[in-house]
Order: sequence, then C-alpha cells, then structure tokens
Amino acid sequence: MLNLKQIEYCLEKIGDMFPHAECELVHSNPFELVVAVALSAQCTDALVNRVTKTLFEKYKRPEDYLAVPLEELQQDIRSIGLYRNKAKNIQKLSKMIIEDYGGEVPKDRDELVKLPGVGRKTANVVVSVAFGVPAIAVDTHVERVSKRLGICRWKDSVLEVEKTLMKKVPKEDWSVTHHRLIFFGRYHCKAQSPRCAECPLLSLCREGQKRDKKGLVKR
DNA sequence: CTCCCGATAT
DNA sequence: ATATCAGGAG
Repeated sequence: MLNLKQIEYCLEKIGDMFPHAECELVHSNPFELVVAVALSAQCTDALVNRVTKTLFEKYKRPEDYLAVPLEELQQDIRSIGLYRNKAKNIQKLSKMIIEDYGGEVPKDRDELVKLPGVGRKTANVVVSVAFGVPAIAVDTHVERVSKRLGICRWKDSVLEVEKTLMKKVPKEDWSVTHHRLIFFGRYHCKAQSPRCAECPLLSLCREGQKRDKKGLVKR
C-alpha cells in the first residue's frame, strides 16, 4: 500500500501525463449528460457519442423520450448494448424528471440516485460535470488504477475506493483527479495491455512489478 | 451473486 | 475465441 506522499507523487505524475483530462461524453446540457452517462454503462464513450449524435437531434426534452413506443427507443440505442434496460430506464427517468422535478435535472446526488439507471457513479459524474460539485466517480478505470497502484486494497468495494480517494485528495481537486485517473486508466494503464514499460510510476507500482515490458503478467 | 448485450481490441 | 467497455438492478 502506498503512503500519502507516494499517492501525491502518483497523482502529480498522472497529472503531467493528462493535464487536460475532462468528460468525453458529448452533451450540451445536464439532461443530455444524464442520458449519456446512463447509456455508457459497460460501453465505450466513443460508442455512446456515436449514438447520441443522432439521438440528441431526435430527442431534445424528457417529453420526447415518452412520445415514442419503447421499442422505437430500443432500436435507436440498440448498438450500445444492454439496450432493453437502458431504454426502459430513460423513459422512466424522463417521466420522473417531469413529474417529480419540474422538468429539470435535480442537482442533488441523493435525488439523482433515485432515478432508474442512475447509481452512485453516474450521479457523481452528473453533479461533478454538470453542476461543478466536487465528486469522485469510481468507474472501472478508477477502480482498476487505484488497486493496481496500491492506493487502495484489492478487495475494496467501489464505495471504499471512493472514500479512500476523497480522504487522500483535497476536495477542490476531486473532480480533476477523478478525470485524470480515468484518462490514465483508459489510455495508459489499460485493462488488457497496460503500458508498463513507458510508465513513470513503474518503480512504485505493485502491479507493475508483476508484469513484463509488454505489460503482460509474468509467469 | 446474476443478468443485461452490442462493438471493439487483443 | 475471449476480455473489456465511464454500471445498475433484482
């Protein structure tokens, strides 16, 4: 496990690698962001953006998602995967935003979580990106990177990973750090072939010690 | 824990 | 062929 100094060193180096890390889900208002993040579960941002490019031309407001049959919305997002659950969630969430929140996306995370298809991770992304509230959304990348480096323990739940990061990182840096960890995981410390040979953190990375130059686990 | 699921990289 | 992708719900 890394101590605070080592964690700060890691985050500084990652910041050098990805100084401009930010949300890559294309959106132009909070409602579009909610939809985009809800669609992004177990799917790449690139694929979500490909679909929302046309989706957001057809569906502007929550009412628009309720104006079509479920099957039509399913087809419109089919290439995303998990499309039956996601289509149902988006219609229900649209209905709730109209009926319970006056047509506006709630700015409170505990309210966002009440929306179907919106869990803690998605809610953290929305408050952070759309409303500027400090938050650390722990997705697959943040979890993997934190565990490989030794910022947290392998057995930790995503909630425990989030708590650890919130404790180790100053609150004003939560959102930037969160995006930098995502970029580091997405483009460098990748799940299948991490680029350990060109990693400035190799010497203190416990997972890196177990891997060869190609980032493959040694036998 | 399982299920949902198509697209893409390896 | 298999692993992975800005997870969430039952």
